[in-house]
Amino acid sequence: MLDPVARVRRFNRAVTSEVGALDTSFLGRGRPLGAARVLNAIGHGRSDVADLRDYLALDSGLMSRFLRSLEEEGLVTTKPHPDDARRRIARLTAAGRREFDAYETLSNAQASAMLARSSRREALLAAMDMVAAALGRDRIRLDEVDPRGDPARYCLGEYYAELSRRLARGFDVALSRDPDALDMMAPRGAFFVALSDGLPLGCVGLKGSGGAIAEIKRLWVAPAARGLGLGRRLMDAAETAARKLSIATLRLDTNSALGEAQQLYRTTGWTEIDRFNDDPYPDLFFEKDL
Amino acid sequence: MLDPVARVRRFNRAVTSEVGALDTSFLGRGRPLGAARVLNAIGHGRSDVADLRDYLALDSGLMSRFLRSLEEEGLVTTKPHPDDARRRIARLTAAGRREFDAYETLSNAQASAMLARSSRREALLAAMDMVAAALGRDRIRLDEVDPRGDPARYCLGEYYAELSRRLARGFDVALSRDPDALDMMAPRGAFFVALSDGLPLGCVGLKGSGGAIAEIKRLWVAPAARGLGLGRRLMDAAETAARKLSIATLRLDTNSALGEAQQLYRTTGWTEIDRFNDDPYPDLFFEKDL
DNA sequence: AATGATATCTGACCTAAGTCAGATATCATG
DNA sequence: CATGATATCTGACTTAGGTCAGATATCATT
Repeated sequence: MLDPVARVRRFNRAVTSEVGALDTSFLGRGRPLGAARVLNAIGHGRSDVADLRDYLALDSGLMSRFLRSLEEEGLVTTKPHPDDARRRIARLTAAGRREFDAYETLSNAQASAMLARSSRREALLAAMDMVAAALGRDRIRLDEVDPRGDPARYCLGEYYAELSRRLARGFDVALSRDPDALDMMAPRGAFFVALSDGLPLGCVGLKGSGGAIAEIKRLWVAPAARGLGLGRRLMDAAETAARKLSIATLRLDTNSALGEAQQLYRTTGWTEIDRFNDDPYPDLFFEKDL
Repeated sequence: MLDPVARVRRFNRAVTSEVGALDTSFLGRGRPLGAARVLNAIGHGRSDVADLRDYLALDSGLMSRFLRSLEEEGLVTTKPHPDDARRRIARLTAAGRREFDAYETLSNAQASAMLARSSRREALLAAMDMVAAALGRDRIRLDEVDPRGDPARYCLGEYYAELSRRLARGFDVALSRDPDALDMMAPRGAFFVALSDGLPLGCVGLKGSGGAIAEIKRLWVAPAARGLGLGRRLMDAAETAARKLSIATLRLDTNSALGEAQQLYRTTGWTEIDRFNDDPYPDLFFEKDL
């Protein structure tokens, strides 16, 4: 009755009957599913035909026919790529944009209808995030980004919120040593964000000083994505970036209330050292030679 | 970035690409998906052809052809229904059973592969249960069952485990007044379990005494299913059953640590009364006239 | 036994989707 | 500029899935 495999299969059944229905609802606008998918992919910014074909896993002949039928409907125009006239670029016409918007409205309505029926939205969304992260695990990308950009700021906000929940004395970023963004960007350092289909799931900063010693800062993994090995992937990315910057020694500070992080450091070659700063929040300090 | 609708749609995308792949993996055994679905439905115990057609939402002509092709492959036999020779009954042959088992093995392997890749299995399963319960909300059935049977015993076990977590003094069923199973079965009372595609998600007992007063006992809703209105549905079922048994007054005891339950009682016509038993765990008592 | 209802089957037909072998135009390179 | 590689297109074909109008056998009822 509680067989984990049975629970996963029950989930699969629930989801195929519900989300499958969602898929075919793209019908009902008088267009086969294949053409609707192409229209949507173009609307979401994919314009290169080869890219579209790859993304939708379509045969080139089939892709070509879908484009033709969308052109005949007056929803799409194609023109040769300016750099390479063999390739083609697809664009929505004004009518195509309207049709795309109609699909978007439909999808959004379906999504909010499903949300509206639960009185515990946030818990349900968290569960959906967790399942989506686990299913899409192989598609989680690590991007090097500007620590002042949107995805990074979102992660940092979540990180601070979590610290203030988990540290016994709370957390106020103004009292902590907030690293200068420029120290976490090339050429001094780096900042990485883990993105799953657009949703930021984790981050880490490499704060350089121009010298041979750098610090790891702001390692955070979204609760929905824990257990997927993301912390380790982020740390690996930061270490690789450090090596490229010829950094010889990495340091970090952390708090003993953050058990998973401490566990990660202890199992990946870090050794505990004495306090090396006067930040009021950390009580544990680590170092690793590269 | 944190738009709830966007999060739901991201979930849908993650799930269609993953679970869609799962669906088409039924191919690869050299049989079109439709026929494979029929074979699987038969293997899962559906034998009546009309029932199969209904369950799989197939046209009668198509269904007939799928059955013919499975018969030609030697996987299925059909025979007229003993009570009505117009209807037909489908059965797996030994070869059909082997083929069905192969599909089952494949599905189970895929499910456990997905589980094996997360190091937080229980959290992931809980999230999947929650999503499945929310998606399948309309398909949650309330069944009147024997309180000594498997689904009821599972719910009661979860209920006791939750009490021992949530009550300040813990919970030991031996110290509580455990109702006699016969008091929660016809003709004295009733016991209901909420089932979502086979998984028990909640329960409630109506404990009768043969007289005009009965008690509500063991109201429990699985954490994964909270917020779907299941508690209210279970209480309604118990009240309806009580009315059929000509019970005039319902009572119940609860603990003030169980806030959602208390909230439910207060908003559905129950009034607080004085203690009416000497059970050590409850500290709140309610009554409702029917 | 006749009549209408019901369950399944058969044949004819249709659409969506996908495959594959060239055809055509363009590009990169020596 | 000749050559092979590349991107897209076209036409011919296949398969899966589905619809629909009867045909056939059986049932329930009078």
